[in-house]
Amino acid sequence: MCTAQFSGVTYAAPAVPSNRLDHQPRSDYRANAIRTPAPTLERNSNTMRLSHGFVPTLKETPSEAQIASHRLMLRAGLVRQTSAGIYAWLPLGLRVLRNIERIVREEQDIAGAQEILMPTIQPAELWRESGRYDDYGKEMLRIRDRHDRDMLYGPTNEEMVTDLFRQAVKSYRELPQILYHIQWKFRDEVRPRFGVMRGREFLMKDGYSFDLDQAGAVLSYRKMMLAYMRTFQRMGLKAIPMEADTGPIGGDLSHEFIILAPTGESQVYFDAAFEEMDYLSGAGGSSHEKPEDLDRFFKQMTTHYAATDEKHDAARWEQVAPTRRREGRGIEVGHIFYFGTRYTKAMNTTVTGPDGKLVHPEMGSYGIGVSRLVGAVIEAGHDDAGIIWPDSIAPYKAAIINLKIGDATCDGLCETLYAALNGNAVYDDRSDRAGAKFADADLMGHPWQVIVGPRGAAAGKVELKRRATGERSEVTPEEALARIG
RNA sequence: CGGGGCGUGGCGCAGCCUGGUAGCGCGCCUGUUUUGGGUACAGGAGGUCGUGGGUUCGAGUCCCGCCGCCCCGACCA
Repeated sequence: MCTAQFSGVTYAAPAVPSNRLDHQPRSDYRANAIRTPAPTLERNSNTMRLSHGFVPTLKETPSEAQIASHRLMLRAGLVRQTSAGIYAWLPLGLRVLRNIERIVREEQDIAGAQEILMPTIQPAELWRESGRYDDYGKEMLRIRDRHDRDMLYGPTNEEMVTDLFRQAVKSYRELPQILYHIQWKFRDEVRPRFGVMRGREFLMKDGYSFDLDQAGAVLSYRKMMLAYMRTFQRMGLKAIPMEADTGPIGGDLSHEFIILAPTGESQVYFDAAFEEMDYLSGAGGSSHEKPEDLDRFFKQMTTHYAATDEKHDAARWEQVAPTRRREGRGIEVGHIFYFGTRYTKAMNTTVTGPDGKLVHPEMGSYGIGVSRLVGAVIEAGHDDAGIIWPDSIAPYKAAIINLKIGDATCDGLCETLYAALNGNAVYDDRSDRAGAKFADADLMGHPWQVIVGPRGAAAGKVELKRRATGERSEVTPEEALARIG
């Protein structure tokens, strides 16, 4: 719809971009801009001009930040720390967080999980019932309300979801159920560190499955495992499920999902087979529906060797063909496990079975560290200049860099591009020098940079730069828009 | 929770040892300049020196308490 805008006379600078106009009625908004897209309800989505955006980038690294993702998140203006392990999310960071949430949510829904939203504050009563109120220790933030009731800021939600379940579900006919929510949690870590990767307050997707029997629970477990592999692949991450400690229950139904990142916290060993797997195409029979597909998928996930250094088994490692051995560093971004009737028994939760007898449903729980993923993705994708976002979760698809603010041709072209990208681009309209803008664009890591300078603009060309590869090309504005997509 | 370190303008730091009324770089504001990878010059704004107490004629500096933050380890999504 924007193609026609680029021909002939239309480059005249609209006399507009003062941010003040953003507060005027919509009908006046950018009245002079050339054929701006039709007004939408998301008026503010088109207002990311760096001259007025709340994107406090830093040239120097704050002294508290040590690892790459923490440094870059602070420097790129994604977050600010408010106290140890607790962060405020600024516009750019929040957009990334929302994008990750979106993918997680879509994949949970595809897998048949149902979204709910449980509170952050929970009554101590539920935790006394499961016995964890005393067990949990100082990591649990305990609060007392005005009536002197014991409350707590939830570190996880097994008790609460079990309580919800037992109030509402009475028959095996209503099973299975998989409930999830994406909610802030708080664990009062002794030593928060690594920025959002190990904060005290963190955003987590936690899901809980309820099945009539263990066979059903295993199926739910496998559905979630598939959902996780799809989720991480969509974020551009190479994730590998690794066997984790199952505690007293035993078996092989606990996996942590490790993504590969050179600066990861733990050493990991795995078979090259994981590098080649594709969970999105569906070609590998990766369906959530058919038990036999899930079975095949699960075998695929568990027959190849994969272990963190704590669980590394040198003997089994030796059996992997040397050319297929892979070692690296990894970050845990998800964890799923089956725990049977641990909570349904403790909390007297039953449904009526087919034979009329009461049974305790079998449960599993499934977590993804949503806020942690923001840091983990950066650990997996950055260079000396800054962040390199995967397209699927980048805060914006592109940065439009105006090299000569005040030049009518540059201004006009940038405005047109900005309008055409309709909320998917940041526009660097600051009156800084080119170098500062390039540096900030690289730092913020948008997948594309559209560089608009006086020379090219006069010839109707812009420069398109791909952040990940550094590859640049002179293209027409239309082509730039087409490539950005 | 054990061990270590640090709190001085928005960010990075010096000053503390050897007390004398706060400084540098970046950023910010104004002007000129520059114009494709963090420009140069000039002028300017901005600081309860984390906090409470003590010593002293005088404390950013010395002493004691407290708070906060970071690092290593143990622990953890």
